[in-house]
Amino acid sequence: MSAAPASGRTVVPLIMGPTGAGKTDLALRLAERLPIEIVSVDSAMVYRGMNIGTGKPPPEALRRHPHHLVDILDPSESYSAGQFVRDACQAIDEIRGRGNLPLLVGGTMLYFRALRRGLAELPQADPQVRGEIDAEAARRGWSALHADLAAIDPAAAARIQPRDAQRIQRALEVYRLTGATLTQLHASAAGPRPDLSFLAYAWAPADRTRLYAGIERRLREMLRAGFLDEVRALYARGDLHARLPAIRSVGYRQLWEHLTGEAPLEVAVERAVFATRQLARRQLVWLRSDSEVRWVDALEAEAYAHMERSLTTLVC
RNA sequence: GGCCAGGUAGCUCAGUUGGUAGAGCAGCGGACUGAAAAUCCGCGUGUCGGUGGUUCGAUUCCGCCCCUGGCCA
Repeated sequence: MSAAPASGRTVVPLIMGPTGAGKTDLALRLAERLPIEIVSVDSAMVYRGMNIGTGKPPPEALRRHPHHLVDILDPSESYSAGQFVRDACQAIDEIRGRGNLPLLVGGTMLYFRALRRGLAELPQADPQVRGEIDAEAARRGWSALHADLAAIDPAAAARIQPRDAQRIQRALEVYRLTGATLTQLHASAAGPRPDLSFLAYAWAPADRTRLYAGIERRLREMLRAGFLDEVRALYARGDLHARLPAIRSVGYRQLWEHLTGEAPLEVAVERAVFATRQLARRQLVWLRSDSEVRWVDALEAEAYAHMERSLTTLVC
């Protein structure tokens, strides 16, 4: 019995926030009180065996309130914004079918944007083509490939930096796969789903100093809870490596470097704290540039009650 | 107490054969279409430990003092 406002569209609440803001606890509290199902919007929680370092809810909580899009991939696999949009839409439909309210919670801002604005129809990543482009870059340098891109798609080359290997590679990959430029394909983008409207909340402490202090404290707690052993188990598998998206995740990457002998533990931990703060900063940049988002100060006493009241109006 | 080496950006350090200084990291601002917890762009004035002296001019040379390491007593 989800809300069906005058527009005829189902309103789907989104809770977006930087790492360490307490989104997970907030969502679990709301799930205790309201008929909602949580859909995770988090590019790291999708991986199995990455629990402590991603700040996943504990197993009991996950059993009591099953989360969608958590533990759906092995760390050797790759996820993507496009796959997220498909999975999230499917989850939303299933939840509505059960008469519950879908609540999307997380910190992967690109995924939120993709869902809200829609993505162009682009081909998925192709390991073969990426391998070829990597080999070429090793031979000629990325700036040469950027020049290639400028010849076929000047607009894309103009907005992609000559050193941004990842985006140069993607633009060339799309062209080789489809014969069309990224700019052409973006122009024919499919919009967002017409039957949904999104109500976006930014859940973040107004005081960044306190967010940062909490981030360091949280990482130390994770280490006490066995974070290093968790990374060690991934390392011991032998089939994973540092270039995988899963292993590049904040915290995992730095502890992985410690396990390979590149950094003493203390240094790795310090770097993990820096990387986490930088992640939080980038997440806040996304939120600041979002004119439609409703800010809620996560440290404010009435913050939880405010969220509960807001969501209650969507439920009945 | 004596000798030696240091005291330069929040941190680690470079440098100026005398013309008031710059890297990395951190931090800050930003970009973002299938790797996004990724990737990339931009931002560097700080009593050059203090104080006297030499000099047109000292962070740089000299004296004294303070602090930190190490060695010797």
